[in-house]
Amino acid sequence: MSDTTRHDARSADVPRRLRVVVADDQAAVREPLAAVLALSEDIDVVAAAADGDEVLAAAAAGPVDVVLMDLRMPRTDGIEATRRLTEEHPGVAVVVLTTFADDDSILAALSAGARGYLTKNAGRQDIVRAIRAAAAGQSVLDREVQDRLLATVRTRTTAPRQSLPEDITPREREVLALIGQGLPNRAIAEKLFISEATVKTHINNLFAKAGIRDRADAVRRALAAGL
Amino acid sequence: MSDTTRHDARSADVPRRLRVVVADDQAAVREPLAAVLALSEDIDVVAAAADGDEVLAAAAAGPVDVVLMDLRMPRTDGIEATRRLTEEHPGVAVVVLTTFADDDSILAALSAGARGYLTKNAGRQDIVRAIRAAAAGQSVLDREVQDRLLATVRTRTTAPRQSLPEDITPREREVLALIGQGLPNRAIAEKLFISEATVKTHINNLFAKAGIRDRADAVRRALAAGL
DNA sequence: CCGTTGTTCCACCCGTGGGTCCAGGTGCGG
DNA sequence: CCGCACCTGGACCCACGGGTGGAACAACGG
Repeated sequence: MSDTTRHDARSADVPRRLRVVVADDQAAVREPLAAVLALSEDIDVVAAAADGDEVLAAAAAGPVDVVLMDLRMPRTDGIEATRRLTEEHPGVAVVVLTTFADDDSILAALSAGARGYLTKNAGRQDIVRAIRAAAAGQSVLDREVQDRLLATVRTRTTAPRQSLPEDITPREREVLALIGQGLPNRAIAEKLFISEATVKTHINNLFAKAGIRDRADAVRRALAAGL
Repeated sequence: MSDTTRHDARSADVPRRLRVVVADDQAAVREPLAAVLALSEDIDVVAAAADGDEVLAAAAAGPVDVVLMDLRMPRTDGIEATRRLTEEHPGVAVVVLTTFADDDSILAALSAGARGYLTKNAGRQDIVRAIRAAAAGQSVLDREVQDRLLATVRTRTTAPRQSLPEDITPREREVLALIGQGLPNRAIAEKLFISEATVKTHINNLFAKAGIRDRADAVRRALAAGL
């Protein structure tokens, strides 16, 4: 890994200045922010936008590397603006800077294509670093943002894939899978080319082994087991 | 990237040098990496580790700000080392640097407490930036890593949240939630302090509106709707 | 003021589900 | 060869689920 090689096509090897657009509806936030960013010698604040439409206009007008995007903005909000930006101008990296760090906002912004998510207690260095990272194809998240993002993943991903005892026969597992798809016994019987009586037998054995009470309970277990 | 323009923090607020540990089992990777990092004047490579145990030993020996961690290492691997590090030394930030960017590795590393995840085609500037971000409490992910992380979130979180028509009354939704928990009608009736007949009515209306056939089908829909 | 919507309840019917008991056929390993 | 596990099937019973129709009451809004 040499420090000269870069898989990222558009980035320059010369210290090119990053063209940044600052988007926030409050001038009291937008102006000082733009001024502070301009202090960094590798950052050019090429535009300041008060809503999503102005961001899109700025991106259409001239080349932009990074957009520092607020979420709460009139007309077109930050989420929608990010979505359109990443569609129409894939080269533009969006870094979200907002006071809201709830799960929905984070997921929506990142799903829309944002390459960074900072809360407004981030310092100047944090913001500058995120801008540079975004321009280089990386993604910077605030600590709490990453924690939240990860929490939502873990509750949905690591939890399942368990349950179900070991002494369940392949056929029983097969039947359970079909129950999990909501099929009645007759349909299961037809699908497995066996009689409905046999299906019942499998189900009864299955219920006894796995401690399943209902058919409804079976559906839950089947889904939890990933069938 | 040019190494003459080191455009960063050291001027203003943080004159302290970051104490970094480089962990990789291959000396051919570890040594050059440490040497390259030491070129940054705000980085002190205080130790080089060949496995997880050496990382833990280094952290116990003296103050460490950031660990640049490989995942594949003998004895104690990077995941386990990260887990123990963040438990025993919460002040230490771990940045993973590995060739593997599969979902399992990413999730395992981040769940273990890693504050960054880079693949080995990251350049020197990318790594340095990630180290600084991690030390500042931020988290840096490679683009592909963020995409993968987000993909696993979306398939598990945003996808469900759908289905269910709009004309469903609150009471019916409540009943559906209890069906989703596998409760029989009698139990639902007792839980809602209504008669079993009323539960049936709600269920019938519900089924008609939402196009649900079975009780089993209802369980699936309830789970899919996140009830 | 009256229609609509939501919630509550009843009665009736019958199909499916769930439990039980039993039993024949097959393939495997002691 | 004989058990054993598994898949297969049939018979019976009855409780629960699901469908239909009807009805009463409160709250809300045109």
